[in-house]
Amino acid sequence: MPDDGDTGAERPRLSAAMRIEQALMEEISAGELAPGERLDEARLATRFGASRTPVREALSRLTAQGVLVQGERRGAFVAAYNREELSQIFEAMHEIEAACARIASQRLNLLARSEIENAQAACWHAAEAGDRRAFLRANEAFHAAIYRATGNPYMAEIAAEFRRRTGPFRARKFATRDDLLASAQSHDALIADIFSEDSTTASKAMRAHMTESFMQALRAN
Amino acid sequence: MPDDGDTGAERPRLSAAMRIEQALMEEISAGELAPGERLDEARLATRFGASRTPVREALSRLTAQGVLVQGERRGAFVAAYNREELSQIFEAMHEIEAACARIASQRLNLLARSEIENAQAACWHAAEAGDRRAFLRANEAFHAAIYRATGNPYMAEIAAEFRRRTGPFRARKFATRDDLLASAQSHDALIADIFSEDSTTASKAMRAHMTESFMQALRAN
DNA sequence: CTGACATTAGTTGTATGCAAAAACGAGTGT
DNA sequence: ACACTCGTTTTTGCATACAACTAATGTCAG
Repeated sequence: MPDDGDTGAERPRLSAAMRIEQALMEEISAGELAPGERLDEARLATRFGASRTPVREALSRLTAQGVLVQGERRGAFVAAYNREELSQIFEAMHEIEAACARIASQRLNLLARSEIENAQAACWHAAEAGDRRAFLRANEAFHAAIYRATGNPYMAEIAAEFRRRTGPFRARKFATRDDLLASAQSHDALIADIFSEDSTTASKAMRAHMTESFMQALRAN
Repeated sequence: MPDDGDTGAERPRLSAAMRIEQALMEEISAGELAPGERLDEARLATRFGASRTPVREALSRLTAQGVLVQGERRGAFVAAYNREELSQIFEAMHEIEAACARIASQRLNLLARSEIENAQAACWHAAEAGDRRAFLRANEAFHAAIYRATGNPYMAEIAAEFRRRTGPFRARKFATRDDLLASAQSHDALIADIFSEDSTTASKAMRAHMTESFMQALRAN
């Protein structure tokens, strides 16, 4: 089997629409595409070296996931929320994350613990290096590991979806290297409470983590 | 103005893709398209009198919402869940609904109370008449009223989304008139606890209601 | 100078055509 | 008789072309 040396991540010739969708999602949750910014189909098509058809497909799916909003015949925009809406979204996310933490603490197994700790190690590594982009990815991986630890892919999916929607707003609070280090430290406390295998403690710890995170995000928006 | 007689429901010339998407969603949650059934793009195009392009767009969006699943190059299928997956979906729904009940009980205002009571009255009416289809609609309206009572449209949206995904599986447990009456009675107890404005009581009551509902659904699938 | 209106450029929504991949089936060899 | 291979057919994925609508710009009347 003369397979090329991809390290575990098999990608069986990703379709163009998928590729564009993931690329846009990455840029949006990293905050590189500002909320309210317009996405022109033709420009995206030329930029990704494809035609408008797969671009439209990607935009459609991102809209269905709530990352974009599409007017009647007015094009697609990165979803922009005012403070009231942001607060509501964060409240919903708060609930989901707390539920995930509670379930995860009840079902934690060795593999899940290992994945969470690995992700956290990557967070520390990126934070100490001051690599903002790497930290954002590691941070997402950390929370994704907690979601997976619930053993419930559907819970994990909604949690991840909210995380993507709020990405641009959360990303703005990670400006300096100290912000990254503070976040990593907050993770350490959270991990301890989740690993305590007491679901109430885990849930409360996650609520605290989220509340802190949201307060910062609301200040920055 | 030679407009056709639309009764209040303004529809500013719905785009073909939207029209197809909504029609398919309707048919799927009503169970007319069985889980696992394949959706052929060309057939749908001819059926809706459109080309494949808007059909593809609709399928894409339904896939993003989890109503369909799309293989690599194998077309779109109505999402089918085995008992394990069903149990996980129900668990997630369980959490969301409990959170909704808790928040709703904290923010309940007179309008929301009125809407919940009206929906419940419709449930009783349909149950006593043994009208299964009307009861299903009223049941959805009842839960939707609770979602709206949270004052958080994002929580409401995920809750509704799960309800649509599980629709075909929950519907099967409402076979006889007695099933409808039992469900309506269960609602009465639930309402009392939500109106108590004690969030813990409300949350527990919703959990009980959902657990009961899920047990029945799992038996029927 | 301001407001309304027509025109025009630009963008979105839809249709059609084409190429590639997968399902299907026939035929052949063991 | 069974399995495997090769060719056909169906269907998806993408590109391009065109139509419909929006928004902006410029013009003209008040």
